[in-house]
Amino acid sequence: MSVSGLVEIPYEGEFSLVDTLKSGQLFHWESALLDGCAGFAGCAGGKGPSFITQSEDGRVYGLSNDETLLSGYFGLDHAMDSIHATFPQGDEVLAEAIVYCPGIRLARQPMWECLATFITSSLKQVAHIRAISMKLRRRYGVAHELAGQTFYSYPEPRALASAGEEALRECSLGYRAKSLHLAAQAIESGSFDLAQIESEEDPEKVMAALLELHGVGEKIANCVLLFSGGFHGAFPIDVWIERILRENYRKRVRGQKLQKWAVDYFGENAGYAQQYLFHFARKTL
DNA sequence: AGTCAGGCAACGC
DNA sequence: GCGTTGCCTGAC
Repeated sequence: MSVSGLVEIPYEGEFSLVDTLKSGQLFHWESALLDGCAGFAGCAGGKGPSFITQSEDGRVYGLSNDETLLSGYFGLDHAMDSIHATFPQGDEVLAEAIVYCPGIRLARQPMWECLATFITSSLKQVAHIRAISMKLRRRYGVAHELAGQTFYSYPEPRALASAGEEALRECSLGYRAKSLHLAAQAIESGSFDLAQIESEEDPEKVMAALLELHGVGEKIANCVLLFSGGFHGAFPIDVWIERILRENYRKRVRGQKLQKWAVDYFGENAGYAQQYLFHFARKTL
């Protein structure tokens, strides 16, 4: 890499930047050109934009005003070998799913933008979740320049709380506007202590707190635990996961029973298994 | 035109 | 506790 400012980010095991960006965890990274080098750029939390790229030989290079941000954000610090070692042995479905997309990583995002984005995700397809995220960022976030392009941070709770539900509806949110606005208000008013929950180490306490929010159920709460809290044992069950558990694992139960079975069966890194299976399901079912 | 999509809350039993 | 139903919107 000859581009000035880019720093190589080391990692072990498989990693695919493109697959991870397409994996339905992150919705706002955009193609970008930095000194002629093609990659992706986006803002994480209230920070200015970062740039990341992966070369043909797999090496990852990043540019960020926060040195350690990208490694943690894209899960490049995960020890994949030991994670895979915790999976159920002899599970051929999971093994095939891993071969299908071995480079997916669990990202770790700031909690507010993760929570807010998944509140807006209900009954939506990836492309639309992305469109909503971009509209909200453009309208209520903070603009930053990088390589002649403008990137927007995710709006702070205060910005969405003061915008009001009706204004949020204009961002194609539909009935989700109410939930997003209420969540922003709860954080802004202090009735939902985001900082305290972000530092909470007991996933069950985080789950209980999240479920208090209007518009947040089991699925969205588990997404926040997994994609932001760093709780890799969380196992969000959406229609695709339910489908593959039903068709490939012959599970006929649903809801809490299915949830409990999956967490017990896939183990402490059930969330990683979920990511592999999710992509496999979307391709094959 | 009707259906459906990466859920949730409210309601009925 | 279970299973239904309505909900905004855009894509097909």
